[in-house]
Amino acid sequence: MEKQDLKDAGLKVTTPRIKILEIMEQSKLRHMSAEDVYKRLLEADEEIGLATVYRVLTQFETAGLVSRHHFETGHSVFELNQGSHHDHILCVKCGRVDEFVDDTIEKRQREIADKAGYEMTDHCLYIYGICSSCQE
Amino acid sequence: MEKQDLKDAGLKVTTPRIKILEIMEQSKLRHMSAEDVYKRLLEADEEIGLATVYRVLTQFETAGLVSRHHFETGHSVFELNQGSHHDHILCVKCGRVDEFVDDTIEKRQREIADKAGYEMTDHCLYIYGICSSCQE
DNA sequence: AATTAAAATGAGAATGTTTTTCATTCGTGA
DNA sequence: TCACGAATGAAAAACATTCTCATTTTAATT
Ligand SMILES: [Mn+2]
Ligand SMILES: [Mn+2]
Ligand SMILES: [Zn+2]
Ligand SMILES: [Zn+2]
Repeated sequence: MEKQDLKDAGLKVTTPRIKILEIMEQSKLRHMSAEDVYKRLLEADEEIGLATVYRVLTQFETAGLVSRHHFETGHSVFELNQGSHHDHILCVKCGRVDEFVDDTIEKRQREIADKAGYEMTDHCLYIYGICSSCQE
Repeated sequence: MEKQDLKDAGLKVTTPRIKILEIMEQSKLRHMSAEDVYKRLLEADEEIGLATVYRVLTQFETAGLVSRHHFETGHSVFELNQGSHHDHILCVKCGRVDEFVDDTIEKRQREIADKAGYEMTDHCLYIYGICSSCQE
């Protein structure tokens, strides 16, 4: 992610925006809540308010720089839009998140939307389960 | 739904629980928020607290009587578990909710979970789009 | 480099949803 | 009918997110 990406999105290049992008790029966690991002900023001694984190993440979502997910945790999690569309499989015990793409499912979804008379704008598939580590 | 269903679930047969089941059975909306249920109770002159509605819906979920969904609205919606598993297609303009089942997708999901080493416990697929009425 | 208008920010208040607390009431088996 | 544990209602608390507004920053222009 470059400063240019912000400009292209019609957003001014500000410290909070740059730092938030950096945090999300460098994090091991691909899927972070606003609070996660905020904590990392504090750890990095950045003086950025939580309200700004929420504002910026929402702006990034609108600009297509991040995706917002509603896992069953009850709060939003965000992920940088690097790479292409994918769906998620989550461990209900440890919170691990894996990603996958399945062309068969993607195609069937379009057919289902068509049949139901919908113009599909988006979709998300969450598989919940117990990951291999947590099964032992 | 019968009183016996409550007993079978290990729940005492109380007025709030019975009334909430009735409301959900009689509602045109298959998918209701806690607030929706609460409003209907008020309209029916039932003196049931909102806290109780939340408590009871959560108990019903645990007992398998209802399913909880996290649509992109930010709050939980509940649906009576009558009929079998299905997924949802939602209109982002008017909030309409339709249901579908697709065996191909169901099968692929199990295969994906297997391949990823997960023991699947649940899954949900939300297709978002613009319904036929809202396209005009 | 200084000027400036618009946009962005931080702090805290406010909002909306959901959970918790606790005194009181109710349901159920004896 | 009694007794006891479970369930309830009201209010407070918790939590995630958004809003307000005074102050600061950006970026374009002198
Ligand atoms: Mn992802
Ligand atoms: Mn449904
Ligand atoms: Zn796990
Ligand atoms: Zn619609």
